[in-house]
Amino acid sequence: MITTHLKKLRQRFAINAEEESAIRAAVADTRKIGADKVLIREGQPLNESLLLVSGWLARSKDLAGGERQMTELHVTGDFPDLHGFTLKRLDHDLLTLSDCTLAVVPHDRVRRMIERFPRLGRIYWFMTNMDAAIHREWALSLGKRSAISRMAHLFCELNLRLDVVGETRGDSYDFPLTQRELAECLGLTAVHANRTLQELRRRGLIALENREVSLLDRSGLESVAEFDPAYLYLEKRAI
Amino acid sequence: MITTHLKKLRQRFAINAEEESAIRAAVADTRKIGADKVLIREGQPLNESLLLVSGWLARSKDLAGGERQMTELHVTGDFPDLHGFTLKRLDHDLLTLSDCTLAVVPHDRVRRMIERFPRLGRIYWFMTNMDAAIHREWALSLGKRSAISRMAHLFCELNLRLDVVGETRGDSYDFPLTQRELAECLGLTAVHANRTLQELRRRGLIALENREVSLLDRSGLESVAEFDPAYLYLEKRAI
DNA sequence: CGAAGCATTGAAGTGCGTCAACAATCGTGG
DNA sequence: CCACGATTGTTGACGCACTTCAATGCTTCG
Repeated sequence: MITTHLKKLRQRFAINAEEESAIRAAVADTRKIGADKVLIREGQPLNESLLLVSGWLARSKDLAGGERQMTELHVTGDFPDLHGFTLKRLDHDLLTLSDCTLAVVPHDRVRRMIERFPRLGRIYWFMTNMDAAIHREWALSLGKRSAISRMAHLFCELNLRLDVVGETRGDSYDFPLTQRELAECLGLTAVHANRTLQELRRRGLIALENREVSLLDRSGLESVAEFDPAYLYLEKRAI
Repeated sequence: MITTHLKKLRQRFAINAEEESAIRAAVADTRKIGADKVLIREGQPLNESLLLVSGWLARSKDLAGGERQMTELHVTGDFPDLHGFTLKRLDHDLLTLSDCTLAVVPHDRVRRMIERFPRLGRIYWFMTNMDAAIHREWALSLGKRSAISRMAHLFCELNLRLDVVGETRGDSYDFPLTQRELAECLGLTAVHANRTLQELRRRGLIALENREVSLLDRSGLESVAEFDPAYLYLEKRAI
């Protein structure tokens, strides 16, 4: 059930059998939810965190005018809600972008787990710091990259993150977002996201049809994006 | 020396005498550095973290063209480099924006401190998650707010954060950034940051002279910014 | 006192937004 | 299984917020 999550952890850290079973034991329950729902509302009090077993989520913040900015995307194996363990409420909404399966991890179990295994505490702390690193890269995109470079960068990021958890087929992967949702990730309007996407297609860099992305020219795409995966901290490490 | 840092912690959490002395004992050394230096370079291996005793720092990422995007500002009492404890290297540069005094905290001391006081571990985890919350708010600004709203928002954020550590005088505070650096926080050119600043002045919302900002009409400014301080998690809490 | 950085202003260009219409696809109920 | 409304994707015309380039005065500091 949380095998994919363990794959994500093991990309960076050695996890022994004892630690693995502690992680598995932290899961209390499993829950399914449909696409386009608010999974967690900003400000809502939290005493459990949700691990994404399958599907796509987005962190979303909005302005009074109703416009939304996504600040991060989450895929199978991510623990999007983990920082709720310390924050006790979120500063943003968590939205489902597809049908999702979630593992419920009560906060008291997280706490007991990391008290028994302080190393897992540091590992999960690392994981939330990685989310912050992704936020910073998105801030760079939003502040300084052009629309086309921004979009190219997002597709590169997702390709690598999905590859880690075995959710790619070559340089292709499922991509359930509508163009409007894609636009909300990139700080663009849906109209301009559409034109930008067409420009990426015209240049032969990507294909996107039937909710599937293919990176047709990965190095060309990475070069348009100025993509450097260092911020994803993919290398094996001690902690 | 790290009294201001404790003030920041105590805004959110009760810290007892034993915990306080553990924190104080974690500091190995104190270091001074001048303005406009690279304090920590992206990728550099880290085995200690730096606590900002006084001065201003920025997290900065840059593109090949040499343009920079600041992703967060740090002031007296912040622990900007704490996430290096888990990440072991940064995905961005840390720049000094003024003369700074820093307390050096070796990672092995952090580790021993949180093993003796797991609650402090959770508190510092919380602190790095707060940085992520600030990143998300900046992403919203960069993606969806206009230049004037973005700038107003930044001045509101800093006013509150500085107030927590007693570094404001009423609604005024020292602000050492040049207009170019301010522009780099906001994803603008220096020219447009200048014009935006003048518009804020013209509307009677702020004054900025001699490296000091005054919020002349705080509620007007907050309204231009659509400022909601929830993302700063200022309320007292258990953990 | 001189040089370098910083703030300011003007004029002109452009990337992206806005508005509007229509085509294609999807989901749902009959 | 089709009908039909709603959502999504696409295109065009036009507008504007912000950029770019360039010049000038103002600080700051060695």
